[in-house]
Amino acid sequence: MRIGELAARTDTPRRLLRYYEEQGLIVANRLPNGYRDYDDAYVDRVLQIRGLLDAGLPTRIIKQILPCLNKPRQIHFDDALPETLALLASERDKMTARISCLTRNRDAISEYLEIVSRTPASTTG
Amino acid sequence: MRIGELAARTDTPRRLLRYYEEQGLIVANRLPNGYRDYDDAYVDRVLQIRGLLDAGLPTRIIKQILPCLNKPRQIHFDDALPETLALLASERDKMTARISCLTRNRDAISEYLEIVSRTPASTTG
DNA sequence: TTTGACCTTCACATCGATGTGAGGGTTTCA
DNA sequence: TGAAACCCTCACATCGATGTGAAGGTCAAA
Repeated sequence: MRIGELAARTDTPRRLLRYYEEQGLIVANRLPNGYRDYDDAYVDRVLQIRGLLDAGLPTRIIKQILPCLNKPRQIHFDDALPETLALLASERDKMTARISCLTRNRDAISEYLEIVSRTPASTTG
Repeated sequence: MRIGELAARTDTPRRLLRYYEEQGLIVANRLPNGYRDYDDAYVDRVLQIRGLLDAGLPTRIIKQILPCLNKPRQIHFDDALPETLALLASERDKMTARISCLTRNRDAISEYLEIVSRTPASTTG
């Protein structure tokens, strides 16, 4: 598919798809006329990138962790340099911290909403 | 405590503490000489703000959800406007989405690291 | 009383993610 | 052939979070 379809299917501006490519997060084949050509798998990949960006990870980090995500059973040992492994472990820990922070605060919001919804409405304000 | 101590105890640049105040996330008392004066409770509050920022929430949203986090049992009905409740519910859902995205990817990283760590090192590279 | 370590406000700079549009080529369809 | 809807690169703009420093006030200790 071309960039317009990928943009539509991932609800992502074309501008950002080109930006992600510039940052090395995705690579596009080129049609004879120079247009970008994407495999269906890029839909999930782009959604994953957007999810991670939305969760606070910068493209620089996403680029490092993406290679190990979809092929955990088929390891490229080129990626398994000690520095890379240390970075992965560090990012895993940061993600755990984010998860607990988000969980804690989300649960507090839920509790708040729960209480409010159980409280009878006041007509006087 | 003054801003320097709060900065040290939260590992946060003073600049950012002033920025959070400018954004309405925290409010500082003032000493007679104009210096900011913080209660001990601000340590946790600032850490919470930083955690949420790191998890992708903008200050504008943090400002909206903070009031309901630490007093879920003592509701200010001023805060409980229908629009506010809708925003809270929406943000709660976004946080749930972030949590599942982070969990999924973190677990993939863990699995990758697990496999790598079980693989005997090669001496030839 | 001066030095140093605080604090104040203000303002400009940077950085990453994103918006916007110019200028131009390609393909399709009427 | 020409209009519409794609695509390309390039570049400047914006926005939020953060860095940095100037210019100056306060306070404690030598």
